[in-house]
Amino acid sequence: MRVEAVGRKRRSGTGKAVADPPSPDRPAAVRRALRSLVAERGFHGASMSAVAKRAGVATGTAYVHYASKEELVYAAYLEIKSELADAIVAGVDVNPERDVDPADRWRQMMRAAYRHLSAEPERARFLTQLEESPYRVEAQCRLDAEGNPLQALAAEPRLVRLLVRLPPEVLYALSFGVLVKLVAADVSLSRAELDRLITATWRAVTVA
Amino acid sequence: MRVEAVGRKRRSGTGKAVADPPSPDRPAAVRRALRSLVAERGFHGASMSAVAKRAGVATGTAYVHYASKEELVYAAYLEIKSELADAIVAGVDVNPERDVDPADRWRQMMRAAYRHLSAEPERARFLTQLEESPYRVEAQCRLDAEGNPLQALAAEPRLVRLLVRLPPEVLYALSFGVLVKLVAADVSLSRAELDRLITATWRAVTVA
DNA sequence: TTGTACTGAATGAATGATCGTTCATCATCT
DNA sequence: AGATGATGAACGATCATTCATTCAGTACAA
Repeated sequence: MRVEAVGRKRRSGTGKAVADPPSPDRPAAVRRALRSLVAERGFHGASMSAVAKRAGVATGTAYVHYASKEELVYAAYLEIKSELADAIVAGVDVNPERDVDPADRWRQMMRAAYRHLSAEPERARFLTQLEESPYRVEAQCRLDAEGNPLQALAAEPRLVRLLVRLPPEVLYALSFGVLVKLVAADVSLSRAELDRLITATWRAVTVA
Repeated sequence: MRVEAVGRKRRSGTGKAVADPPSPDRPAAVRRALRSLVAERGFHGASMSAVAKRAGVATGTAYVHYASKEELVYAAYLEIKSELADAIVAGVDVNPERDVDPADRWRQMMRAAYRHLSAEPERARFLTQLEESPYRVEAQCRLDAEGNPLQALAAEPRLVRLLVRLPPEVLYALSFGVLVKLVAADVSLSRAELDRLITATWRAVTVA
């Protein structure tokens, strides 16, 4: 039986319900729990019961919102990818539009990505684990299905003209892929080292 | 009970046993089976019983040679790493010693690595899965314990002088790491694309 | 306002499958 | 005989998933 009902909804006046903690968004709690457990123990150690426990819900609750563990995994993946894309977009200044040097924009994007990832390395660890697992193919499909936001970013014509003629996934692996991997592996970079790394990726993906 | 005893040893003359297939090296068969199962199904789907079945041995046989699944995993990892290092060493010509341009040597090494990995992509897939999992830390320790063969290769003074001042693991991620990841992801590169990729990594890891 | 029926989120014990591991037993060779 | 490798059924633990049940919240009738 339930022991108590902490922070459940209260009624205020006529109509809408008002939450005590803003809202007990259980699907989000479950996704977060999966994210952190996968990051620290791998898919191996992220059982549904462990996920539920960390999310503070019952085992069955996860299945109310996700049809299976696999569906939950994909949901968490898409969420992390879109958070990353948002962070990168927010990191570049779009005001002068025409005047920004592509190399400078590249630097802004990489810096934003690094800030975002290292602020919560769980994300990088989850990404690397999933993208090197058999989930990869299906995850990539779902990402493309809802319009890969990172790919759109890289399509800017003035940038494209400078890029080495290599498939997009190779260019990704040479730049953002390296960033994600390093954060996941807990390699800490000084400001100067990060700058040298960004320069290195720029030299890698562009022609002289 | 055993149904038959295919290819068991036969006796020849006085002393040594002669195998029918040269030698039923069961530990090696078990390592190979783990390698291929992890590559195609992930650690998830590589249970010890499945590994044993694919290796053509009984479940218990794996435990005769390895104390636990974890030990088997590390053994398979070290084997793959050392095979890779051997392939790279074999790929560079060491005869003129003093006269080879570091950039050329780099190209030879990367090409050898790519040949070796894409000839049997299981290796790349196993490596990426392990190196992004919680096994990573312990695996790295054991690798260093028996003298990381790749690290020795990169220590050549004339090369070191040209490298960007970044930690070794960052330089690895920018070059060989990318190669392994791409082969694991089944990205097929034309001869020209591979050349451009190698050039890209060289530009990334060296100063102008 | 009160009573009642309905809805769907939340629960957690239970299920069958499968996991890593063990071990009594057997086979083969010295 | 003794030693070592190989066997596979069996073990307890844990896995993903299910489902009968509880509970909070809403809508409507009286």
